[in-house]
Amino acid sequence: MTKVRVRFAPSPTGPLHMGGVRTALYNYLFAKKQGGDFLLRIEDTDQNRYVPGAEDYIMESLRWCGIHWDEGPETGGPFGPYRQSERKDLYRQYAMQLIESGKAYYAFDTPEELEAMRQRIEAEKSGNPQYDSRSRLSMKNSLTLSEEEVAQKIARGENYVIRIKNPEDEEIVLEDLIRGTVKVHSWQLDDKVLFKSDGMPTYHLANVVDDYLMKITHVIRGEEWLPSAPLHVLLYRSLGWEAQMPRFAHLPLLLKPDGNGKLSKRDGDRLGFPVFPLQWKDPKSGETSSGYREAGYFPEAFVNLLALLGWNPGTEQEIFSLDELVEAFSLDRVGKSGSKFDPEKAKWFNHQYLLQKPLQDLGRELKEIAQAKGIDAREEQLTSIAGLMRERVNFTTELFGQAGFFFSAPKEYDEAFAKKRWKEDTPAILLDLTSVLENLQAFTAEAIHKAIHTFMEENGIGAGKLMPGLRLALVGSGMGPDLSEIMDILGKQESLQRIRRAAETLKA
RNA sequence: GGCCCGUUCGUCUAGGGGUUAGGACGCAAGGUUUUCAUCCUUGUAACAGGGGUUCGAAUCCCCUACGGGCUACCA
Repeated sequence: MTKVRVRFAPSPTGPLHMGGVRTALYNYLFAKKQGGDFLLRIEDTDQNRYVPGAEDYIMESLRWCGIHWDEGPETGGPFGPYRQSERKDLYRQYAMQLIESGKAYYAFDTPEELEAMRQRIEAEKSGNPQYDSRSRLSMKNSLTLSEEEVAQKIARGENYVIRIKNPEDEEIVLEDLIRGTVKVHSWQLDDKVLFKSDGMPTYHLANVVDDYLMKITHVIRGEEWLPSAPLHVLLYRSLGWEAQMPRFAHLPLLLKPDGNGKLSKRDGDRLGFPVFPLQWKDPKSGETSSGYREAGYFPEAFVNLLALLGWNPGTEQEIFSLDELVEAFSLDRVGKSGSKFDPEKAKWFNHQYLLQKPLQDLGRELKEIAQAKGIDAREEQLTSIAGLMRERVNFTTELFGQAGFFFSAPKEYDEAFAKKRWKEDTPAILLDLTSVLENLQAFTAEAIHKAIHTFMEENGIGAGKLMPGLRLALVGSGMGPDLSEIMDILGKQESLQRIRRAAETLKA
């Protein structure tokens, strides 16, 4: 049995979309589950669309997700280079091989002539408006021109492309691991350009050549490639590599949360969620797109939610570490239909991870955020705050946002809440309480809790009469965690100060 | 337009001839709580439509509808 080898082959034309990350993830999971290799290959055959920084962005994104490749650019490997622009010279010989075996041909048509051909067919309704086994007979190519003319044109340096010569009447059948048998008639197929006039191959040629040379066993890619899969089958056949042809698996698409269609950057902007793993600043427009990392997502949560979009384990487990995903993953549990992305559930996933995280990690993270904000706080204290607050929020960043009262005393008091709960006698009661608290030796949550309840009992005061006012004094609003816990973290001095200040300044 | 792919609660999905069609997110109600949130309990809600095949169809087949993808010297 040959070793499984799969690849993720993005084009560096911009930031990696979360759908792309999912494709990479499924490739990775499949490879690791099978004990195989996962490689990264950069498909940069289109010089016009190259975007500086995109390649680094792709690699950083995958690293952030914990998706590590066994071979790739910079990493290297026995089948390198892993950047198609650096493999440029390889492709020409295969294109020539196809010409020589009569499986491909030269074409000299200008863009205008191509356009004219499409319009003509459209008008005549004589077939598909494409360069195919029928229309190629009326175009300028090595099928219609004499050998001398062709040689002459090439010698003169005229622009030409190399096109595949599709069979006229043949049914191409392929077995997709996700979709089953897919059949297409060759007369529906376009004689796709394999080799461009700029000396670069197109995706179709480069992808087949590289997958063959790199001994790829499974091609797992997005559904948008399904229509050209028969062409690729034909290419393997034409190159004499059919026996080594990889198995195909075409993944369903990630759809926008509302309405229909592919998830796009626009949807993220419109609905307020990131579409990219990492923040991206477009080098041309300077426009910034938000990323999951910057939005406060844990990479584990991001990977987890992505994995469950289109795949499920067949059990009721929803929370998976990357290792668990590897263990559980299989292509036959990948669905056939597109998945709408649900930003709400995405948050829920992060919440689950926030709950699981060791408190020390959260404390450390909070310390960083605090420092960036210029707030001075001990990490130990921040760790306690994290423990107290995390179940109420979805993100570490939010956690900090809702804990502001720990760092500065209330500047104002929630009016509506005060109106309802701050009574004539509240200040007096609170001041009485301060003397009890003042005498506490150990100012711990437990001791405070006890003291408050003893105080209430002894004075015949109900919790509803004391607590809301106390909360208002300490927090400034009617929200937040347990008051004893808050005071514990605040410390005796600060707690008492806040209570006294409220008692003095707040009128019923 | 042509070709290809798809269709189970609002969303992610399980189930693939006989199920009260299951779970999760969301939403709603109730409970707990000094408050908000969490949490717990309960509820809400789906087999696109029509024909077959079959004793029996969400499940198999066909058609229709709808949705999506592709249709470049882009990937």
